Amino acid sequence: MATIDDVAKASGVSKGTVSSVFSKKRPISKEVTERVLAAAKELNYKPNYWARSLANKSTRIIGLNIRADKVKFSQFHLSLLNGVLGVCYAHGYRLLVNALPSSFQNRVEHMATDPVDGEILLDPENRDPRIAERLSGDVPIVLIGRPSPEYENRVSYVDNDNVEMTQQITRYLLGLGHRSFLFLNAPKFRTVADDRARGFLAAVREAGLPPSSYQVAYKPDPDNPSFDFGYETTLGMLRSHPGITAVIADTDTMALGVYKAAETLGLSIPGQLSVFAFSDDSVFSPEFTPPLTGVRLHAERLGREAATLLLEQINGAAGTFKRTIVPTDMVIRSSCTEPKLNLGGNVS
Amino acid sequence: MATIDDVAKASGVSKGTVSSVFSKKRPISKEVTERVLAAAKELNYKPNYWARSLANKSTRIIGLNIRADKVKFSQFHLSLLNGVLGVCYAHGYRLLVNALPSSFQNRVEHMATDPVDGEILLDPENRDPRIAERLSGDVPIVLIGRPSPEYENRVSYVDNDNVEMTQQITRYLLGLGHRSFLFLNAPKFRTVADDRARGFLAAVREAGLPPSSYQVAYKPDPDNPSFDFGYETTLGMLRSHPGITAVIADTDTMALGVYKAAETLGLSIPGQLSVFAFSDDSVFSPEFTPPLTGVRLHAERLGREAATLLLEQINGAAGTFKRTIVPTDMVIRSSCTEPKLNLGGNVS
DNA sequence: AGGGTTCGTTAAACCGGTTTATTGATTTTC
DNA sequence: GAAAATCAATAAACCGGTTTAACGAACCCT
Repeated sequence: MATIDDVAKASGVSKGTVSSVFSKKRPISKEVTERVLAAAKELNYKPNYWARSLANKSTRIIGLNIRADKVKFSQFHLSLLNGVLGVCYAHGYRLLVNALPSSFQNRVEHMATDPVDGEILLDPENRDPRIAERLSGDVPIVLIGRPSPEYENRVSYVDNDNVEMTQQITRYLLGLGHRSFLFLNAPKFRTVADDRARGFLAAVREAGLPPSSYQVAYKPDPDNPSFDFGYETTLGMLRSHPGITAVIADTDTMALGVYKAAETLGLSIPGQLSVFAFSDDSVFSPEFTPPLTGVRLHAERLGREAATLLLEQINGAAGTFKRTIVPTDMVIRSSCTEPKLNLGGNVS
Repeated sequence: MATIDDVAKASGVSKGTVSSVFSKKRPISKEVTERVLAAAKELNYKPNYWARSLANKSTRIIGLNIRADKVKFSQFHLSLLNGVLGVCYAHGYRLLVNALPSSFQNRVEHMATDPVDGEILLDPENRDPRIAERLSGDVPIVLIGRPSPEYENRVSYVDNDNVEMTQQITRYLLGLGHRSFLFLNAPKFRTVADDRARGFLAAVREAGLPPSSYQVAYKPDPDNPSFDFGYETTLGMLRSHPGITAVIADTDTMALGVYKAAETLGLSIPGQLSVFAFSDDSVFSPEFTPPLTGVRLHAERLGREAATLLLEQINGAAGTFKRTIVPTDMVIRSSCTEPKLNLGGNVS
């Protein structure tokens, strides 16, 4: 590949001039500009991205970081990614998906700064080691999801109000008459699982329900499929706790597992079992049988807001920490209804 | 951020030595190594990625390129992305999503080489300008999808056998007794649309059907939602051509649009209308009502194979062009059946 | 006509690493 | 015990750009 020196030589100017022609950071006469551009075209020259980044101390790349040992993007991540990409697109940034195994990063020979101007961290966990690491460098970060308390005032983040949201939807189910729940939650080490558990517990306690009337199951391993977790856990729990009339699922894929479990057990939805999901899918969930009732998290908007916040921080106000709460919408379709009380028996 | 010079000074060695400690490309005595590492830790030093890339002429980054004006990843792209990411993960590569608007790239001040060691091009089109551009540089590329003929022997690519596959599934529908089709195809400028149309036409001609017995609709705009295209086109076509008994949809999301159109028209699936889809979703499609019959494209494997091919090309055999065909599987569920002939009338 | 600006261009330093050629010390070999 | 080979470390050149300081020519003003 031709270098800037080749072009300088070919067009009879200094490399500084060629640089200015391409960066437009300093005026160059029209005549010279044309000569340089012609020579560049002739030689098929393009400025080298790395050299430029090195000198500029900027890459116009932002990173999207998922926990190293978790490689698969979910449905939710897809919407999120689309939101982030939209902002990147609008501002001429590229997006680097950063998912190196920690075994790789910890080796001396692979140690390096991240090649980005800023980074979005997905799925924060309690005491997430990624945060401390970034905080000591000078790459701005924005989390999607709440950081654990020790970082709460030291980073920007975008999140739903998971506590309030979960409390509200639990109240909705309580309002329908449900008194015994299975809550299929996110993996325990994720902060979002805490928040949702808190909201759920606040609502059931407020209603005066005893701990025996609800089961909270945490997805053990982020790598195993949500569908399977939903299926197996529901199967097991409904067998050991046949009084359960409503299941709250962490994702719509998980909810699908619940549907399958209900089928296996011969339970009709929503007649004998109500299913509620935290979801973001506007295409598939309405087509479930029955159409899924749930709450939209607006993943795409989460992504958009996070990217916007990050760019703000990159281009100026570094060191200020903002928090953006994205509202959620409950979408009532047909998978939740009043429970048939098959214990008391005095219902129409 | 501390630089290599700071570390060299702090530990009383030359920068070359520090470099060797971190790159492990040359033996350094244990004693010196420890001293350098200690100083690095003290100063919170990490090698600068860009400087390293510049000197090494390699970033361990591969690019994923979608057409500039098409920013949203589909369901299909998600699986594909997961496949690519898996390979990246295994080999310590990062993935750069490259989706800059062409308006951006064409400005002199933004011109630059792509900051990657190699690139995967998605959704190739006829006479795709991205290919020519890459071919003149020295960044290896792999396409997912067939390039148009002029490039066919000059690039590596991974694809399904779309011609054969479509011919086969059309034969399947013909075998069930269908004689009037609606084929909802991909956007016309994409090479995949050609292949599928060819396979479809081969099958219907082979069966001796006249052109009046099938309609091929191309999705006009890649940016508009597949669901809407499926819904609206099916609605329109079935009204103007009520004889149609089978619809072949390009994606499962599109098929969902067909389902909705059937509902609007009061047609039962598969009783009055059979629906077939090119799909990749193993989670949702079985849960449609009725479960969707289709052909699995194995997007994740397409991604995996493409990434593997690309890494092969990066680490050695550049200049050799390979083609990988990923097999497809027909999955027969319940959305296709014999048509009820409501024209002839002499059927049980 | 002479002093002060403005403007376009250049040479050289710089960004932060890697690498090559060289050196000096230590070990091996006969 | 001297020559050869091995080894660790260094100084300087290099990767391919950007930027600063300096400079000469053209323009402006009185």
